[in-house]
Amino acid sequence: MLKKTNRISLVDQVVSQMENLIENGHWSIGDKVPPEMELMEEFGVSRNTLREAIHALVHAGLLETKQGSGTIVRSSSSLEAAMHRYIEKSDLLETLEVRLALEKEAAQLAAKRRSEEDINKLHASIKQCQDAAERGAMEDFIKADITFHKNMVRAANNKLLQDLYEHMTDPLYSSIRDIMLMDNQFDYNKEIHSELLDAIRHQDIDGATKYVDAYINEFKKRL
Amino acid sequence: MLKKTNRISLVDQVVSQMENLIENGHWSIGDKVPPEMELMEEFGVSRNTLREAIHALVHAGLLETKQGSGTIVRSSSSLEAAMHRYIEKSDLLETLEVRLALEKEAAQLAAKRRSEEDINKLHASIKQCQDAAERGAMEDFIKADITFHKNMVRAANNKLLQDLYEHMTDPLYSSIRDIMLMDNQFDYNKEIHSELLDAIRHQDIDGATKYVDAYINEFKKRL
DNA sequence: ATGTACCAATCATCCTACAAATTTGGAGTG
DNA sequence: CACTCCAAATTTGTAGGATGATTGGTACAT
Repeated sequence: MLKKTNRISLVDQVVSQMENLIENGHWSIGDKVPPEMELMEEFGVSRNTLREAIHALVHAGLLETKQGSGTIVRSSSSLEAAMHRYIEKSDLLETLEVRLALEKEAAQLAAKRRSEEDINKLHASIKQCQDAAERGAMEDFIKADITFHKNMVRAANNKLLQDLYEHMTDPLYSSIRDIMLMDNQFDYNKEIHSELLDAIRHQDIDGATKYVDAYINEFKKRL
Repeated sequence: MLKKTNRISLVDQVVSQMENLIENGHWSIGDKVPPEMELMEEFGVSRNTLREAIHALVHAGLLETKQGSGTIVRSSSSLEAAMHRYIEKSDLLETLEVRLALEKEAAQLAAKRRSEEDINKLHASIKQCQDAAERGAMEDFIKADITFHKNMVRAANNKLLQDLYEHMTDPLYSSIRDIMLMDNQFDYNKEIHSELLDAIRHQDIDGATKYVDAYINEFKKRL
């Protein structure tokens, strides 16, 4: 008899089902989920059981309830929510430090593993940076720049690295923006990383490493 | 109109209070928490409310309930629990890759910021490694080695970096152990990082970087 | 000593009822 | 017709009670 605690509580079963619905996109971010009464019938559980499941997901950061209005999907990953909460309470410099460390590793891995598609995406991001720079559109430039960095991390082909980087970057967006906006001698050209793209394209790991080290040092000076 | 929903639900209030009790160590890991009836009175809420709060923490990984027995404290950080869940599902190599990247950064920061106390702790860990090596006690050696690495990361004086590293290392323990045990030409001396300690002691950042690069490459070869 | 039967404590699930917040639709007014 | 205001319907929040299931221990018979 190897039934090793096969019993999974009803609440956990409902939680798992709802997690799947969210992860698979059947319930998308921002969507309003069906009201408790409907879900009770759909899952075949009582209101208390259902409510405990919903609240577990609320506390995990996946859902958000509003009395009188309904329940909406807020995030699709509990790691994301936990990271956001943690980073809210963390020191900005510490977070940037870790983020830059991840970025450095990503640059090296990207140089090693990038696909043709990665190159295309990186190229497109740089193009957007240049366009914004010519128009002097600072806000657009920052967005395009961040997209470039994210695409580089994607090219590293490591899901954990990518998730950590993105979950760390998103809550920092306004801080990063402020840092770049406050620099009154800001030089667009310095921020356009076409040399880095070349190094990644030619799978020149040393070149990529050197370039990343250089711009990270440049960035740290501004802090 | 900045009325930003000042109302915090009772459940959330109870959750917060219990989180604090856990974080502050009033409820330590492994402890059995009071039964529902007592907590109901203590927090002054109904059974359902209390149960929803407990289940939120169960799902977050901080508590664990056993029907008929009671509820115990399982972990003290929701980031830890979320990371563990994520890493369970992740690829071992990807996780090791990120972990080594964090370690590399930590070595450089440690060389910059280490305190005297850090040096003492690192020294103590190396001593334990040596003792275990002389006795040929492989298991003890691995534990001491991991402690050395953790102490190095602590010396980097960055809480986020430390938390990520430790939450990544703990679930990997058995894998790391297997990798080291499987190496039949295992050389204790190669694994004793006294040169690294010297570099950190003398705040020789380049030296620390080179040493870490070397042993990380060595480690990667074994995979 | 060992195994069985029983009991108490505790969590799991379900139910009903009411409160509070929000949305919606309709009555009333200009 | 357009607008305001209010009441009803909808939806989540909180409370309390009832019953079942699981666990851990105890007492008893063998």
